[in-house]
Formats: sequence, structure tokens, C-alpha cells
Amino acid sequence: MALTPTGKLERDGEERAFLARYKAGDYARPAVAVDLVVLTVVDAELRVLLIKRDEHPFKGKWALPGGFVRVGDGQKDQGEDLDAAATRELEEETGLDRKWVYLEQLYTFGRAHRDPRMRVITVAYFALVRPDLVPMVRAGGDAAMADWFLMRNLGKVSLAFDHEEIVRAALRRVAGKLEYSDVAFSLVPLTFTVPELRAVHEIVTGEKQDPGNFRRRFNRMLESGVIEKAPGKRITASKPATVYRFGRSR
Amino acid sequence: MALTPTGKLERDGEERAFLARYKAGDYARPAVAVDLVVLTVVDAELRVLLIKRDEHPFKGKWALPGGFVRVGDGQKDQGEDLDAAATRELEEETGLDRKWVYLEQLYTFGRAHRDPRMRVITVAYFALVRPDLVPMVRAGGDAAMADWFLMRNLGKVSLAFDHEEIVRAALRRVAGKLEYSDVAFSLVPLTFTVPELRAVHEIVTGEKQDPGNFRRRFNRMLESGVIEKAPGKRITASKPATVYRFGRSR
DNA sequence: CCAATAGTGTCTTTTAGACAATATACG
DNA sequence: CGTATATTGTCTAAAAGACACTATTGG
Repeated sequence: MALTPTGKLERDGEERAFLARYKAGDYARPAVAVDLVVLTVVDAELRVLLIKRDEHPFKGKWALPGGFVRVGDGQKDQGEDLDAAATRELEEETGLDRKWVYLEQLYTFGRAHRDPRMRVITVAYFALVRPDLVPMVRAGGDAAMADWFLMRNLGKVSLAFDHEEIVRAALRRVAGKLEYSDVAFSLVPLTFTVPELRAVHEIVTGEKQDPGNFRRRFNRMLESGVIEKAPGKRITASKPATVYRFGRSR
Repeated sequence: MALTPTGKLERDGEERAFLARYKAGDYARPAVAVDLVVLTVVDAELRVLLIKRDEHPFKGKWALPGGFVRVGDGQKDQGEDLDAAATRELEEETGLDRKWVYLEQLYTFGRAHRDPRMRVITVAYFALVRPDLVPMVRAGGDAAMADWFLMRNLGKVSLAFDHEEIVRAALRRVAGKLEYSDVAFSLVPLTFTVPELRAVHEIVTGEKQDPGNFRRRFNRMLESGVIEKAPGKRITASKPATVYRFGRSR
């Protein structure tokens, strides 16, 4: 073994040699998937995008869009990042550009036997889609059929795998984030009114919001510059509402 | 194909047949690990448990305790749940019983090339250990060496893999949870004083807490029964402090 | 007695919540 | 005009933050 001035270089060389020699053991490995809980609010209803399975297992049942993470087959090619896999699935299965959608890792579900075929660990993500983008959604090629299900009907559907549990976890997370973050903005069009934003809160949390009190919270966001007035008014059944948009700073 | 009265039974039979015939494709699969960010607060310092690697890659560097998830090799044997893997690693690498430790899934890290050997996706968990349990911790058999590192020295250490990123994510999560949850109780002994609990908050969040205001928050927990008075006083350098413990309801 | 810190009290500001009152459309 | 609802206003209560004050110990 050659003498080196630092010892560190030597260690690096040693590690390089180790890696060159390294052969992955043939231990059993799980399949790893990403599944997406794609949510939107249209016509005052919270909906989740589901895809009808056309293959076993759970053939004919509704399931979350998703797929296996692409893993390369060596040290050089290790495949795609998890976020990239989620983004790819989103774009493949909905045609929606990542850029217009809020996407966040939710939780990893890996119970044994959650998939009867084999051990599958799924990294679940949730995506929030603005209602004006919903018409752009087209089911991807590998989906026999896609549909936006009413969240309040979830109990009646019997989803594939543990996907109902995943959907409920996503809902809890989104409802929680409404309180302290800006996620609600990902569920309204680029311009919106106070009542529209309030409706999103009510629909996601399932609880009525006092219009006056909600307006006060909204005003604080206005003052802080998160939101700014937009031109125009929204015509409604009664008094028209002022239209707002997110501030430039965002 | 036999006629069946419901069609559902038929579908189940079909699926059973599918599963019996099913052969897992030999697609590349990632290795899946669980890594643990084990945190404690001793002597007014936040510390994280690290283990010195005695194998390549990153031989000689410090890393989070963890290991590969045990995956069975078929439909029947699918191995252990993720939480079980985390619990097992905790017990193996620290000797601590799951029962006495707060354990929660943190986030899943799966960047390509985060491990130079092969594609490894790690489901990170964090664990909170009461200071009085720290002396019980003994490094597991497969660890050459374990040590509790000062969190504030993390920048100087250069951890293996992306483990520094994981530790920082855990810290953010714990600091966030202090605000609205009971996790702080997992970082003090079974009985504790108000200043001790306050110190945990200050150490984890890195921000001073006003003693008076903190005491008021504490009093609210007292009234709600989350906490109750315990016998004895804690002798300090000055005026002794009253000792409390968690309420029976917990 | 004195230094240190546990524990209390006070005052201000912010935020939430309940709810009344007003304003302004559309039909 | 009248109904609906956006918007403003008022009042109360809870909670946070700043900070002064008191109490009780060990040294």
C-alpha cells in the first residue's frame, strides 16, 4: 500500500477500489413505487383523482395514480430521484406540468402484504391542482380510465391496496397545512375572491368559517403583501366580490 | 370460465389464479434502508447518536444508525413492516426498548447516488430518548463505535452519505412539533421541573424562552391535567423547583 | 445578608370567535 | 324594491410577549 502524505487521499483511493470491486449482494429487495394523491376543489367539492386498474391485482378497482421508481442497474446509473419519479408520474398520468402543481412528499407506506404480488413500499406524494387546470387533465396512456372522485364518497368505493388510508393521510396533512401555510392558494385559480378562498378552507377542513373573521385573516395577508388586489370584480348571485392574486414577492 | 352468481367471487378467483401464476419481473430494485436520528438532551446540550462506519463506503466516517429493511422473498413471506424495521434497528443499535422511546417516521430520502455502491432509498425515522435512559445505551454488535455528538458541532464532522441533511430535517421537525405537541416530554426524565422543560425548548429551538411566559403555558397544561404535581423538590443552585410528572390520563 | 432563580403579577398586543350592522350588487 | 352576500364593525376571550416584582433557597 503506497504511502501518501495525508492518509485521506489513501482512504479515498481505498474506497474507490472497494467500489470498483463491489458486487451488490442478491439479498431480496422490495419494489418501490410512488403514488400520488391528486386533489382539487371544483364546484365546491373536494375531489381526488383515481384510476381504474385494468390488471391484477385489484383489477377493476380504483387506485391512486402511481408507478414504480426507475432504478438504474449499477453504480453509474442509479435511475431517477424520488421527486423526479413523482413528477414524472404526475405528468404521465395527468398531463399536468409540475410547474403548475403543488407537490409534496406525504409519507411512506410499507406494510408487508399491502400488495399481494410482492413486497412493495410506496412513497406517497400529494398534489394540489387548481380548478382551472382540471380540464387540461387527460388520463395517461397506461390508465384504462381516470376519474375525479368526490372525497365525501370515498367510504363507498373500496380502493385498491391501502390507498384509502393514503388518501385520508393526505387529507389530514392538507387540512393541517391550511392553518399555517399558503397551500390553499394551490386550490384556487390565479385570481380569486375572499369567499372563494374561504370556500376552499371550509371544504377541505369540513368546517364552516365565519365570513367576517375569515376576512380579517385575509386582510392580514393583504397587509403583509402575500396577496394583492387584482383588476376586475367577480360577478356572483349577489354583491360582486373583489378579485385578488398572490403578491409579486412569491 | 365458470358462471358465478355475483361476478365478484369470480373476480376473486381470477385474482387468486393470477397471483399463483405471478412471477416477479427481474426489474432493477433499490435497496431500502431505515435510518434513525436518535436525539437526546443531556446537560443542557442537544445530542445525536452517531456510529462510526467500519466498512466502505465512508469507512471511518460517522453515520446514522440504521440498516436494510428485511424483505421476504415471496408472496407469502414479505418480511417486516417499516415501523418494525425502525424499532428493530433502534433496539439492535442502542439496546433501548421501543416502549420508552418516541419514534416517528420523518421523511424518505432517495436521491440517486446518495450511496455510491448502489441505489439506496432510506426511510428516515427520528427517536427521542429521555436523558435518564442515555446511560443504558450500548452500541450494537455491528457498530464499531457509537457516540453522542453535540448537535452544535455537526457542521464540523462531515457525516457519511446525506446523513447531515437527514439530521437537520429531524431537528426542524422536532422544533416544529414542540410548539403544538407533547414531544418535549420525551426529552426529560419521568419527573421534571418547569425550568427543565423550558431548557429543552430553548435547546431544541435555539431560542430563549421568557421564564414567566413559559410558566403560564405550563400552568395551562397543569389545569388541563396533562401534567400533575409529583412529590419532592428539585435541589438547584438557588431556590428549589417543584417537581411534576405527566398526568395519569396519558 | 446576598446572589440566583423559581414563581407571580401586570400591561400590551395579537388573534380567534361570536355576532350585529352596513353596503351593493342582481333579479 | 328585496334578497343575498360581501364587507365592516364591535365586543369578548384566549394567548403571546415584554418586563417588573416577590419568594425562597443555598452559600
